[in-house]
Formats: sequence, structure tokens, C-alpha cells
Amino acid sequence: MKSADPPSALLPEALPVPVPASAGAAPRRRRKEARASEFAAAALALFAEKGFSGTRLDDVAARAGASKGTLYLYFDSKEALFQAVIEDGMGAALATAEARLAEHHGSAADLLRQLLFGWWENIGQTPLAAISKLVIAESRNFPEVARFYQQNVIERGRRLLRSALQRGIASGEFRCVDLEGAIDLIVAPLLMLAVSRFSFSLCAPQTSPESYLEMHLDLLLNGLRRADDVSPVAAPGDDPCR
Amino acid sequence: MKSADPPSALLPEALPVPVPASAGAAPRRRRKEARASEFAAAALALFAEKGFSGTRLDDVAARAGASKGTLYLYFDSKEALFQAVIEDGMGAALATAEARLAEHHGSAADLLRQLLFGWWENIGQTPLAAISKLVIAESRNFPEVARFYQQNVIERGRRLLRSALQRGIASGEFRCVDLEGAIDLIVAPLLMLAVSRFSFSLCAPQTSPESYLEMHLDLLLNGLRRADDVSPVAAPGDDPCR
DNA sequence: TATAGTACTGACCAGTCGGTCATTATTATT
DNA sequence: AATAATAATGACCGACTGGTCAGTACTATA
Repeated sequence: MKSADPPSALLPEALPVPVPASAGAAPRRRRKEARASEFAAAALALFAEKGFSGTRLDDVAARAGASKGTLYLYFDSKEALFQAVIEDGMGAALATAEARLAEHHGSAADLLRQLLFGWWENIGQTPLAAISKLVIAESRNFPEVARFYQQNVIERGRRLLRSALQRGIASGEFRCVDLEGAIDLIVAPLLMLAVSRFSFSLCAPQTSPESYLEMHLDLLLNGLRRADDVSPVAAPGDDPCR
Repeated sequence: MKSADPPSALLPEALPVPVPASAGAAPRRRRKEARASEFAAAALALFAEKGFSGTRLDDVAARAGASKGTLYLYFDSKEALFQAVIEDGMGAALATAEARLAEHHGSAADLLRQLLFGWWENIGQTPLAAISKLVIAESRNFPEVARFYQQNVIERGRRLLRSALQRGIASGEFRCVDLEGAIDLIVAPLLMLAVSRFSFSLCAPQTSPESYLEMHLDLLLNGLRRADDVSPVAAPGDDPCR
């Protein structure tokens, strides 16, 4: 519900604000909303780098240009901050993906491509990607957060892919495979790509993320293709062996 | 170098040990070697459950039936314990996989199947799978450990898959794909499977691990198949849609 | 039995960090 | 200007834990 306004768009409501033109120091009068998002963004960056337990709230506050006491005006606990990071970050991204799905009318293969590269654009490439690593690393310690993530991110994401696959199977474009299993196998490389960005050169794809995604799609569409369909999926002439 | 002897095999060297038959209490005279492995095993279990920072060395020691002071007789620091966990656990598993590769002579598809299910048997299914999650979560905080893992686990594992793919391409069984990218895409679902076992029902495959692997192989072999090869890979008659 | 050696212990220390709160700074109102 | 309301602070507390070490329990040898 708190779809982060662009940080530069200040005070959309009419307010008799005198705003001293000294735009140097942080303005004292800023809406709670914006402040909370700033904390969330700072927390995301540090969580991504240091992990959850490794991140000091003092540092989060400092990065957000405030003190720890202020942080506690907006969040009840470190865990609440964690949850806000997820809530704040993923909502908008998922909504746009859902919109994209709703208005798409091309082939299922193209839809899959759109979803994968859309994910890269709006999540994988952004700091949001760190959330995956975070949840993987900490879900055991925070069952509440894990449940929230499960219901509001994972389930929503899976629904998107399920629709795409169902369309492809219904249209005869894809062969008939187990939906949930296929979703797992589509998602896994994405998650690894996200995770690799926040690990010390581990499991990192050897090529660019874009080629990695391209190849994932290539293998995937070939793998999903009906056995009697002989039309090549990949563009001809891109033989990496020669 | 410390390939954990079976814990029951006591004192392979000749020793005039009187061994009081009171086998109830823990024997005071145990070799350092065994003790270190016990600590490593205990640490692995707790690291997997609580994460690295979340694990107290007191608990590790207690689980190994010793006190924290004793633990520090065997390891210089918590980080050293972490590294020992990796060293201790992955060495043997990788060695057997390499042996399996060396003596395999069937089709490349079969070799891939062997490697994937062998991984599941010897790593994915065992507590060792937790190491993946650990390294993902903590590599940033421990560059030394990360480098070690990179060189002694990842690179070794990738070599295995590279060989298998090269054989398949050379024999014409697989189409010509980018090797490193393909490796990434083979590994990702395995890592996710491992990780999911230690996360709170997150990204967990909806089916059994075995069917998950089976489907991974299915998609993969279809995806790798040469475009002009029309022989079906999957056994006919297993249509999940009907 | 005396002596030496070693595996082991657990109380302790020092530093860290999540969380609190009395106090201050800034703005709005009368 | 006086007052009230709110945003923000940072010193402080208490709990926790990685790491230490003087001392104990046990074993082996003389």
C-alpha cells in the first residue's frame, strides 16, 4: 500500500510549507512515509552486504541520515524493519509484472521472455534482488517474515508464471508438463542470478546476466517445445562452437 | 587430508590400551582427529538451522558433547570452524563423483543423470546441503572462506559437468551450447533444491526432490537435444495432463 | 605412589548491539 | 512571545557471546 513515491516528488498535497530555500541540510519537515522508505532502502543495502545479523541498526540509521532512536520511531524492531523492506520493495515490482501479463497477447514464448527480462529489469538488476538472498538466509530465524514473503511474493510470482505456462500449453505451443515443477525450474536460475550478485563471486554466471537469461530461455523453450514441433526456437547462425 | 574415519573404528595403531569395558560414558581417550570432526558435524547442523552468526559456540560444543573451551583446542576461531565444516564435508563427496565420472562409459545423457542423482544422494540429501546455503549467506563476510569454497568446491564441481557436456557435444548427442552458461543453468536448480531444505518452506519444490530432479533432467535433455534429433527423450505415456 | 602430560572444563572478560528514554531542536498555534 | 506539539537525538542499559585461561580430571610412565 505504500508504493514508494519517487523521492524527489515532495509534498503532493497542498501544504503551506515555508520551505527555507537552504536545500542543503535535510528538511526537518518530511512526511513519515518518506522517512520510513528511506530507512527501508538503507536497511536493504546493508542487509544485502552484511546479512541480517551482521547489520547494526546504528549503521542503518546513519545511512538514512538519522539516528537509531529515530529509526525506532518508525519501526518496532529489527524484524519489523526487515518485513518493511520486503513490503516496500516488492509490491510495486510485482504489480507492474501483473499488469504486463494482463495486457499481453502475443505467443506464450514471448510472454515468458517478457516476464524473465521484466524480472531482471525491475528486480534482478536492482537492489531488490538482495531480498531473495536475505530471505533464503534468514527465513528460519523469522518464521513470520517467511510466511509473509511466501504469501505475498512467492505465491504471487508463481501465479504469473503459471498463467504463462498454461497459455502456452493450451495453445499447443508447449508440451504438457507438470506446471509447478516447471515453475520451480524457471525460477531457480533467476534466484541464483539474484543471489550471485550479493555473494563473493560465487555461483556467479560466467557471462553477462543478459546472455545468461537468454540461454535460460533458449534451453527452456527448447525443453518445453512439443516433440513433434521441429521449428527451431533459437535464431539460426548463433553457434557458439564456431 | 582428514577424511573422517568411521567413528567406530578406534585406534588403528597398536596401543597397549587397557580400555575399561565401561562403554557407557564418553571415552576420555579419543583421538584429536575424531573430535574435530564431531565439532564440525555439530557446527554444520547448527549453522544450517540458525545461520552462522545465529549459532553460539556454546551450543556447538554442547552438541558435540564438550565445552566451548575444548572447541577452542581444535579451532582457532569461529571462522576456522566454518572452513573446517566445508573442508571436512565436501572433500569425500566430490572425490566419489570424480571417480564416477572417470569410469563412466555410457551416453552423455546417462552421465548427466548419474551426476545429478549422485549429487542428490551424496550431498543434496545429506546435511552437507546446508553448506550451500551457508556460503551463499555468509560469503561476503568471510572472503577467505569464500575463496576456498570457490576453488575447492565450485571449480571442482563445474569441472565434472563440463566434462559431461563436452562428451555429449563431441558425440553429437547434444547441440552446441555455451558450456559455462549451461553449467550455470544445470547447477542453479540443484542449489535451490539444497537451499530449500534449510529454509522455511520457501522456494521448496512442490513435488518430491526425485521428481524435481527428473523433470530438471527432462527439460534439460530436451533443451540440449540437437534440433534435427526427433527421438523423444522422455519415456512416452507419462503425460501429466491426463 | 609420585610425577608428568594431556584432554577437558566453565567461570570470566571485553566488546557488541538491540532497544529505551529523558532531553533537545524545530515547527505550529494563540 | 509564550505555549504546545512533534521530530529527532544520542547516551545509556542489559543481554549476549566470541574468546581466554587458571584450574581439574584423567591417563601414562617411572
